[in-house]
Amino acid sequence: MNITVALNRLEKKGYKNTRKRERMLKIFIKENRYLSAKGIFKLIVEDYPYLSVDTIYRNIKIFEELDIIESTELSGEKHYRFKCSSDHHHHIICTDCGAVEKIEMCPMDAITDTPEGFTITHHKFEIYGYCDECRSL
Amino acid sequence: MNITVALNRLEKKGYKNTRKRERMLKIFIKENRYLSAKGIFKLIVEDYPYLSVDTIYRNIKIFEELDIIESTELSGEKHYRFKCSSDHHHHIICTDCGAVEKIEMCPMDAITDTPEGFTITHHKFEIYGYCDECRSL
DNA sequence: ATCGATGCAAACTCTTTGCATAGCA
DNA sequence: TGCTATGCAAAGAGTTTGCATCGAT
Repeated sequence: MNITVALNRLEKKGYKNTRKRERMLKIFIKENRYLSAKGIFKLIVEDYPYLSVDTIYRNIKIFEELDIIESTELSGEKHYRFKCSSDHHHHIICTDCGAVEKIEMCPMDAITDTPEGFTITHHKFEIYGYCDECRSL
Repeated sequence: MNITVALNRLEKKGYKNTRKRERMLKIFIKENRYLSAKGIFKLIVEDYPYLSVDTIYRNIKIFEELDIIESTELSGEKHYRFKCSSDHHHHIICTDCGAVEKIEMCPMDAITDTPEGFTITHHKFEIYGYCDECRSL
């Protein structure tokens, strides 16, 4: 996944390629970490003060729908990041800045027999902590 | 963990044993599943219409502080359940009704070397799906 | 009697939505 | 030009809080 693929995916679905969407995508790619809607907003308005938070929310919805970004919940707020690869994996996440590191291991591989009385739909495995930068703050 | 332990823990910290707190605890124990604040509220007012949602929220905070309940996020809303045992384990959760089943396996046992540049604080492993009852609806 | 618990109403945060206008194709 | 994107303002949902009163010890 890169910006070209993302823009193509938008176009294919009839969504327009706007300056604001491109800014959002660039921020997501550049930052490479989980950001809240307000987090993205702040980063963009720094050097492009011509967009509103509503637009962030609306475009986040579209990006999610197109599988361009993925989300997780950090301290009660939804956070999003660019979906770098489409293969199944998990993350270790810095709860402070949202930085991520890939974890290749998936615990579902060890779940041999489905628990009685449940139909599994999905799962979540995330390790949380502090990255080196945030730890030393 | 049972209601006596919970009430003792409250008393030890100077919190009073009120009828409403006891109702909440009983509901948590009886239901044995993840409930949202409004979910608990609805269950209680059915036969005890003398409490407000504020009280639910305030007491949930206290119960969490005293490690009487544990929480997870289901469809964007915090859900809580009585913390039955204090040993470390994970859950499979019905995303519809909040029913849970214990999973003994912990993926952290397989994480041998700490990922570079991270200090781990905690982790989350949850399997989601439908319980038999909710699946057939 | 004292101090915590609760109800009420208001406030707050995050997020969504209706409507009129701006902007891409 | 035609239809989507955006801004503004308002509305919603979940949750928290100040204040006066109620209630447990």
